[in-house]
This record gives sequence, structure tokens and C-alpha cells, in this order.
Amino acid sequence: MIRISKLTDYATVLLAAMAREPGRRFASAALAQQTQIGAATVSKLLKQLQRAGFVHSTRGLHGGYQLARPAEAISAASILDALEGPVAVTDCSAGQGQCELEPTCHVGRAWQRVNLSIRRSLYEVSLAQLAGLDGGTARLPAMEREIKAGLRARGGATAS
Amino acid sequence: MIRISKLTDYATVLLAAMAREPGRRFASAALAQQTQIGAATVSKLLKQLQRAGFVHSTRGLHGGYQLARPAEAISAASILDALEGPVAVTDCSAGQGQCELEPTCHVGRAWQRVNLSIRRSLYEVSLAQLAGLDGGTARLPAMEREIKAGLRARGGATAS
DNA sequence: ACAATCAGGACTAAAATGGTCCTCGTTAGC
DNA sequence: GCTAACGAGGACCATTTTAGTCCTGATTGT
Ligand code: FES
Ligand code: FES
Repeated sequence: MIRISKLTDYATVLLAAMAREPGRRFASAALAQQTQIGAATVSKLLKQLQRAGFVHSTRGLHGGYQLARPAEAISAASILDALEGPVAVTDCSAGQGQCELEPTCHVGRAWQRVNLSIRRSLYEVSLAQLAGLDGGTARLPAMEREIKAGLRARGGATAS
Repeated sequence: MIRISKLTDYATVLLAAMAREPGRRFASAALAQQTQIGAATVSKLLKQLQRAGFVHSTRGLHGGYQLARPAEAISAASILDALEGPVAVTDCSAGQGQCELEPTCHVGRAWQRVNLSIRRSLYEVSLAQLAGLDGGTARLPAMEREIKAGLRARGGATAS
């Protein structure tokens, strides 16, 4: 239901933790303890993050990971891309030609629009924001609160 | 990877097909043929859509389904909600209290913002748009083309 | 009566997800 | 040079989700 995987969420938690003390080197185990995520899982994730270029790793004794770039320069979208592949709301919306229903189906275009819109939202969120480092807990703009209200009312599905 | 399920996609295809001839009554099998989706699957989906109140059904001989509301009054978000439950980017973002990492994890808030943003995009797309009924294939605004360019460039993951 | 058509599930196969574990290479300290 | 602390890279498994089929009713026009 339009959600990112738990693993990816964990990855952001890890990155956020590192972002809070930039420059410091974190051992995988230490991060695991700090975040309360399973050690094996943390290790696996950090390895992925290393390959994706988000963190630098140092091997050997006293090794560990540290952020490769400032937290402001890492967008949520890039994390998502690295860990789950490019965002695609529908399998057709990734590129054209995959879906054999294309002639019949006029829906694809619209989904691509939605897709881009989502991507934009994701691009606009930096790791610094995820970590709550810029301006603390930002207030929701009025526009968003409106949507939130609509969410509670739930006009769509419950109307008969 | 941030995607809606294929079933939900099919549901929109079905609804879009019905939206193109409002008032007409469609038999499940007919829609299946028209959309090239498996008949059993179509049937299952239409039943769900009926329960959710998007279509009216008529039983018996010459029965079938028809849109319960004008296509403009059905948002993509409501369809998603009905078929997959409320949109929640992370499992924590649905409501608070689920995640035991909450004290340690400062990421939740930010994801909720993203979540709302995505919801908004979804609310703004009507079934009429999905069906390509209002203004044909809308041109992408400049802003979105920019993002699209960013997508191709892929700064995030590949930077080392 | 009967055929077409929806209603509601049960069921299954396949895939994605979440998570663990093992083996190896690297490096600092002794 | 040995050893212990670390990351690299996978293989592996359990569970859940997803996608799809099928069966058994209940309705209703002809
Ligand atoms: S379902 Fe594939 S293009 Fe619409
Ligand atoms: S992972 Fe659950 S609140 Fe952040």
C-alpha cells in the first residue's frame, strides 16, 4: 500500500543517526545498539549504503562507517533509489513498452504524473530533515493540514 | 519500491474504462475482454469496488456494474484507500505508538510529511484524469520536467 | 425452468521481504 | 608475526504479501 520497505526505513534511521555526529566513525555494532535494530540487519544495510556511496567505510581494527557527504546533500529520493530501485508507482510507469495493455489502457500517463509528483516530494526531503537537524520539527504548512483533515473525513471509500 | 499493487492498477483501468461510457452497464466478462485482464481477476476486483461504493451492481440476467459517481468525484487516493488501506509510507507513519524505536528514531516525523505530500498528489488526481477524459494528455508542467531530468541524471546513488 | 450474472470466500502458487549466518579480507595493536 | 576487531560479500531461510483461480451460492430477466 504505497509504502517503503522497513529495511529502507531502517537505513534512513541509520543515516540519520550518523548525520547527528558528522565526522565521527561508527562501528556497525555500535549503531545497532544505538538504534535498537538487529546487528546483522544493520551490518547488511550499511554494506549496501557503502556500495551506494552514502557512507565511507574503514576496515580493520577501529574501523567503521561515516557519512560520505553532508546530510543536506543526501535526498530521501536517492536513498530510496539506491535501496529499492527507482521509484515506480506502477510497473508500467517506469518506462513504456513493458505492459501489453498499453493500447487499451489510458491510465499509464496519469500514473506517471503522480509518479513524478511523488518523486519531487522525495527529492525535496534531505537527510538533514529526516534527522530533524534543520529547524527541528518543522510546522506543517496550512496546505498540508488541509489534506490531513481530508484524510480523517475519508470521503472517498466510505461513501456508498 | 513505492509502488501500488498491480491489482489496484487494474482496478483503475477498469474504472477508467467504465468512466469512458458513463451510465452504461458493464458485465464483468465484457470488461475483462475489453481490458485484456483475466476474467476471474476482473470479477474479484469489481466486487471489491462495489463494496467500496465506487460502482453499483445489478444482479441477474443482463446485470452488471456501472459507476456510482461521476468520474470527476473519484480521486485516485480514495481508490488506493479502498483497495490497499490508507497510504502509509512507513508502518510508523500510519499512526504513532506502533514502533518501539520511536524514542531513538527522529525520522518518523519527516516521513509523515512526505506521506502527506504523496497523499496530496493522489487526491489531486481524479478518475476522469486517469481515464484521460479531461483535456486529453495533459502537458507536463516545467517543474515536473525538471525533476524528470534529475531522474535520468541520477546524482544520488551513483556518486561515490 | 434456465441461463446469465453478481456475492463471497477458500484456496494456491509465486514472489518479495525481513532477517540470520558463514566465510573471507583488512588493519591496528601487541 | 599473531591476533582480535572490524567490514565485504554472499548464501540461506522463514514469513508475509501478492496475484490469480475456482467453487458454491443468491438473483433476476426471459
Ligand atoms: S496497466 Fe500497463 S500501461 Fe496501464
Ligand atoms: S522506525 Fe518507527 S518511528 Fe522511526
